[in-house]
Amino acid sequence: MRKIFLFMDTIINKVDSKGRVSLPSDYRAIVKELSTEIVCYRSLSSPCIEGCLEETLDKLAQDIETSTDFFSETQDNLTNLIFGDAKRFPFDSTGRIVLTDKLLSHAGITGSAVFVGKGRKFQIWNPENWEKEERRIRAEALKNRPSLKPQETDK
Amino acid sequence: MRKIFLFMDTIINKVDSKGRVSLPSDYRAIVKELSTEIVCYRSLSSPCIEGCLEETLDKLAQDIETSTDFFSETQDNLTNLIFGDAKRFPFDSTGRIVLTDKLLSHAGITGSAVFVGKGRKFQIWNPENWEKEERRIRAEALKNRPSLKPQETDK
DNA sequence: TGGTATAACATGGGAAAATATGGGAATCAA
DNA sequence: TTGATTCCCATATTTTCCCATGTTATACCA
Repeated sequence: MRKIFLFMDTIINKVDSKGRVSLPSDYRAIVKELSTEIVCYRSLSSPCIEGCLEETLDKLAQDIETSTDFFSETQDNLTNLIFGDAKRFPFDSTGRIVLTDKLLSHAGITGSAVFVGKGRKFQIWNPENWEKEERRIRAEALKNRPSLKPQETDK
Repeated sequence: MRKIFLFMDTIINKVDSKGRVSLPSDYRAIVKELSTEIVCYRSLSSPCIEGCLEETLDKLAQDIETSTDFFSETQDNLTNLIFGDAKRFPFDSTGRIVLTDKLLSHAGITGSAVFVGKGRKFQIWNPENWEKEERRIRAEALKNRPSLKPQETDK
């Protein structure tokens, strides 16, 4: 049986001049619980930072190893980008991580940042950008509603 | 081996200035029994709060993980929308959860709230809004009576 | 059947604990 | 040394926890 962990919610925190941000306490709880670590990298598809547990990347690596045709060549290349970019972000005793300039500038983050839960992953956005992005996604969602419902999956 | 659990009934409770509401005791019993947690998010289709068990969302996360690939755009949007909005709501020793302003204002809830069972999920409404909604749904059900028969095929 | 005792629940308010965040001191690297 | 990075305090909030009380539901007994 596997332990449940989900990155959820949307939380704004300040980023100080040193690049420090408090990791949402729920996220910290997960990291502690599983005694693992947070890993972040530049999102390939959006102007934001993406994060997940180190385990998640390990799982990705394993999947690539074991299934040859599951991932296309393109995606295999993408994973190279991810692993090349990814870095661990341990948090200090006050619960903060220190984001790098590379990540911050990719996401256009300055004074404050929003953590957006994505289940097994999460993203960190510039607040204004995220606001726009959320509106966009919601609008889109209303069009293709059927596929969205968190329906109680049977079985 | 799956246990039976159903959120049922319609129960009104007060919401105090801190946003605290007593979770209906039947609901609490379910959460304890399955030793899981309540998760709430803004309903996509109605002005109300929707809730379910954390397991339900975890199941969704698993499905997404296994069915779509790591970089899919659809998956991206979907997870942002659902997990970005959802949040765990543990209840204290007196059985209350603390609803957030985001949720309360989405549902237009101030002094009191109604919990409406929906089986695997439940909803939390502003009492007056729910009254209207219930009337509407009942009226609708009467009109479309025939389509409610068991031989319907969309299951 | 009615009435009462008991337990479970809802709810208000305040105390205690956990967070977020600013400002250094200490450590390290080149 | 200089700049950067990590670590540690201090503090203002926010959130959680705990106790007290009124209410409602349930059990039990005469």
